[in-house]
Amino acid sequence: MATGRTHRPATRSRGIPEATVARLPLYLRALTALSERSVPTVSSEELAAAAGVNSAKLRKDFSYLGSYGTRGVGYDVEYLVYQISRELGLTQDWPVVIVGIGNLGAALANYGGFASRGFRVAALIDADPAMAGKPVAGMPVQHTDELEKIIEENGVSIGVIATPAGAAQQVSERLIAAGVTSILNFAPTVLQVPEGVDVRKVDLSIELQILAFHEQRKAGDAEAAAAAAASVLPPRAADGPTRKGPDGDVPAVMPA
Amino acid sequence: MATGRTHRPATRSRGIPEATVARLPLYLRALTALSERSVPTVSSEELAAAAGVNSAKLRKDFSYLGSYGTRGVGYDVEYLVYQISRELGLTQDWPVVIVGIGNLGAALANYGGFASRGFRVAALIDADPAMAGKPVAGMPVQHTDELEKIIEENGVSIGVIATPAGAAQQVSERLIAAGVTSILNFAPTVLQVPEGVDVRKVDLSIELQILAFHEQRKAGDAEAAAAAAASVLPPRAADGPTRKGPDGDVPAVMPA
DNA sequence: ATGTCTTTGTGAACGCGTGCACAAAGATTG
DNA sequence: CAATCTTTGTGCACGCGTTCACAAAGACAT
Repeated sequence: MATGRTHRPATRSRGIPEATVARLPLYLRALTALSERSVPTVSSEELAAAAGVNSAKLRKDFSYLGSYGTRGVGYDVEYLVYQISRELGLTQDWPVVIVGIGNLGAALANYGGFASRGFRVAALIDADPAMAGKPVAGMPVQHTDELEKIIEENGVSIGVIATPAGAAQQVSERLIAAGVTSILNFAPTVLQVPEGVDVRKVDLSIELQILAFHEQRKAGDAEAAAAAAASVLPPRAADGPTRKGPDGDVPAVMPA
Repeated sequence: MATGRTHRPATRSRGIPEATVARLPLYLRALTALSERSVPTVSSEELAAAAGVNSAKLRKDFSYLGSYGTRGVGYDVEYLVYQISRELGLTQDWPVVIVGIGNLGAALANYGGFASRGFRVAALIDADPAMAGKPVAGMPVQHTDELEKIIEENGVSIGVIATPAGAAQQVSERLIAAGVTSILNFAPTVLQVPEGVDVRKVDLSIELQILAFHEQRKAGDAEAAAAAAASVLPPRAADGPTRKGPDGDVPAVMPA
């Protein structure tokens, strides 16, 4: 779901597949939980189950990092936690700014998950002068005017945009101009960013719409199944591959 | 991005690829914006630019829905809005419950994007008795005890989980038992759900970690380019498995 | 040491998604 | 009506990601 990332095809030796990178945090979380329970080693099968993935996939993912397992035994939990953390760049501290301190921005500021993994909220920024100075999550909100100064003084390279959609593009441009090269965008807009800037998008509305699609499909299938059962048609016994039906889709007539 | 969809066996239900489904909301948003500006038609090129995708991809995506374009002209905006809405199931009303009314849950409840697209917040549910009755987003929070009743009475099939990680699994089980078949999970946990239940996951921490990875890679590339003398990858295979960190010392334990 | 047992690491096959490039279709103009 | 121009719809090839299946590697018992 990341958009606007620019890949370099040249570095193939070090190339960890994007899909693998996206799963590393998942493994890391499961491993951290094991670590807290002082579990010394874990097999790919167990860890895969905890992370909700296929064990072969997990092993292949780890193979991109190197051979960190012991055959017949499994993986050393502590060691793997360290390796993944290092690979993800979590052994260093990442200052982050959150722009747009509305309901969502405030929720993000209060979210504990930030601080727990090498991310530090360096500043909260909002365009509303009335917000300036108001404490949110134990930190005073600063005005947008300070944006550039904050970015530069703190060496911020990751910005979180939680503004209304209309302001997002402009905010992203200011962030980028000031030195930010990675953006986590919560605003429901497609950001246009220059080469070399990574943007990841989190969009509630889109997620819900995707769920609605599947939900509708389930309901449609159920109805179709019921209708088929009720009709004279022989109810296709095997309900394995959901009967897609003789395309029950009606060619809708064009409105207007 | 949201990941972690429990994908069913490659059921290619309607023949619409999952990747396409994930982009339809994007197109829909762009089209809605055009519609509001009373733009009658739009070419694949223009629309693709607005949605931030390749135009060939967009055309192929639309081809799964049917041939709704006119060669030499483009697509009828209103018609396409209607078709995509219908395909996504947005022509009907989807009651949604939000469980866990903390900072994030409250932000979600206040999020306007819900109501705007066929989604209606049917109830806000929290386990804290002190929250019960408190109005959030103009709606009284209800206690978890009411969960099953609410789901059934409102015919809710989509649930949003915004609880702490520890409670998420249990909440999901109660939701599913009560009839929910699609879950949008904000809690940093992998939910175990039965076949037939769709789960989409939104995880801030994971998104940030992925950004951090790329950020680190960028920094590493810059350094490598500036000072070519530094070794890129410490050869770990040379010494025995006794020596843990390639950096020469004890593996760092991540903070909780 | 030798054999057995467990689990990793990976070669290979397969399927999905993407993007190119172009023919077909319709609008538009002369 | 014919010619030209624009834009769609799609066949095709390619690359990435997933999964299977198994040989290799190490632990452990005898």
